[in-house]
Amino acid sequence: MSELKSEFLQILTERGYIHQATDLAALDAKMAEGPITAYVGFDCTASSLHVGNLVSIMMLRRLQQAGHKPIVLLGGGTSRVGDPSGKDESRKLMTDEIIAGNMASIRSIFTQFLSFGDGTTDATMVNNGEWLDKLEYISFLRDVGPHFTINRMLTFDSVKLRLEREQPLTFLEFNYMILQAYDFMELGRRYGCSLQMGGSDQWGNIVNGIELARRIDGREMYGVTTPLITTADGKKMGKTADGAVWLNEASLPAYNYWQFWRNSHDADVGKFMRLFTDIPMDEVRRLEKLEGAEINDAKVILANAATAMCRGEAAAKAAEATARETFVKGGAGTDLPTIDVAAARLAGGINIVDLLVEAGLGASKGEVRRLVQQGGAKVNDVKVESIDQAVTAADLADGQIKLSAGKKRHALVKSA
RNA sequence: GGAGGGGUUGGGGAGCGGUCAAACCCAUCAGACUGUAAAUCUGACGCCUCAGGCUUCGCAGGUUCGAAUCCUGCCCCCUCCA
Repeated sequence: MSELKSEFLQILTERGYIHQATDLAALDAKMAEGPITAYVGFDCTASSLHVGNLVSIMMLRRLQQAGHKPIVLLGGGTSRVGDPSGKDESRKLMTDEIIAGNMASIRSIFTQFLSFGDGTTDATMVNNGEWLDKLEYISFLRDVGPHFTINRMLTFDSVKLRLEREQPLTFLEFNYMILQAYDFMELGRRYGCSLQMGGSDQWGNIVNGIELARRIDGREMYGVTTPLITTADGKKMGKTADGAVWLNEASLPAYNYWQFWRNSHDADVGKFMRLFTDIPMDEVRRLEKLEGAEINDAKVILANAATAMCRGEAAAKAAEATARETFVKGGAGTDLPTIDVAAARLAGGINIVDLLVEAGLGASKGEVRRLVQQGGAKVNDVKVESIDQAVTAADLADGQIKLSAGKKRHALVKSA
C-alpha cells in the first residue's frame, strides 16, 4: 500500500484512521475515479453515542469532505436482535419503544458532523428496520442462507469467543452477522453503496457483507476498519470516572465535554487532533511538538475544536471561557454545574457536607467527610476546616457560592 | 450424565469459627510536586445521627455465646471425564 491516489484514503492514512482494509488498492482506484457511497452502521443501544463512536462518525465526515456520499445507517432493525460481539453475556433485549426513543435521540447528533440533503455528496440517514422488519423468513433463508456455512460462521470472533468460553449464544444473536451482511448488500442495491466502514470489531461482519453481495449480486464492495483508540496510558478511550463521554448535550454538558478533551494526556494531543478535529496537518504537527506548559495551549485548541464540532461554536466558547475563568483566574465560570438553594434555607446555614453532596461533588456523606478531612474541599476557594462548618448567606459573593472538591471539580450554589 | 473446584467490599484476589468492614494489587478520590499532564511520594477508599452505631462476604434457612468461615436446601459459574 504505497502511494494512494484518492484524497479520502490519503487523509485517512495520514490521520490514523485505518486499521484494516479489504483490497485497498482497488478501493483506492475506484475512489480516485469518482464519488462513491459508503456507510457506517450505528446500533440504537443507548440514548446517545459516545466518543467511542466518534472515530466512525469522523470517517464519514472525512468521506463527505473528500467529495463522496456518506450514509448513516441506524440499526433500528438490528438493535432488535443484538450484536453478540465480544461480550460474555447476551445483551438484554430492548423493547421497540426504547429503540425508537434511542434512535430519535441519536439522529440529532449526526447533523453536527455531516450535512444532510439530496445533493450528490449530501449525507443520508437510513434505518435498516425499513427492510429488515419486512423480511419473510422462508424466502430470506432461501436467498441468503445458502451463502453462509455454519462452519465459517463459527470461526468469527464474536461467535468463537462465546463458544470457547462455553457461554450461551442464542440463535437470535447468531443471526446478527447475517443481518448486517444483508444490510450492506441492501445498501448496495438501494443506494449503490460500495464501502462499509466501522470499528475493528466489525471486520467479520463487514467481510460477510462483501461476500454476500458478490455472490448474490456480483457487486464488488469494500471494507475499512478503524483501530481501537486507546489513550497514552493504554486504556480504552472515552472512559472516565463518571462513565462514558457522551456526545449528546443532555447526557453530558458541553463544559464537561470540553474538559474531557482539555484533560487529554500530553502524548494523545496530536493523535486526537488528527482523528477528532479538522485542524490541518501542518498545524497538528506544530502543536503536538509543544512541550512543558505550552502543550496546554494545544490542549485548549483541541478542546475548542472538538467541542465546537460536536456542540457548536457557541458551546465551545462558553466552555472555554468558564475553564479560563475557573482555572486561570481562579474564579468561577458560568458554565459550571449549578444548584439552586432556597434563600431561607441558606439564611439558616447549611452544613458543608450536605451541601457538597447536593452539589454532586461527592456520592455520599462519608465520601465528602473524607474529602473535607483531607483538605480537598473549598468554599469560595477557602479550605473547609471542619465537617461541622456551615455555609450561609454570608458566603454569597456576587449572588453565588463556589464549591470545590479538589482542584478540578467545581460547582456553584445560587440562592433562589 | 459422572467427578471435582468456586461464588468475598468497583475489578482482580486473600481469608476458612472470635483479634473481619474483611490482607494485598488495580481502579478511584484527596494532599504534595506540577502545566487542569505524566511519573513519583503521602493519605483515604461500605453506610450513617462518625471516638459511637448500622448493614455487607451468591440466596434461604440452621448449628453456635459468636459464622465470610461449619451444616442443609436452592441458584449460578468453572475444570476434568463421558
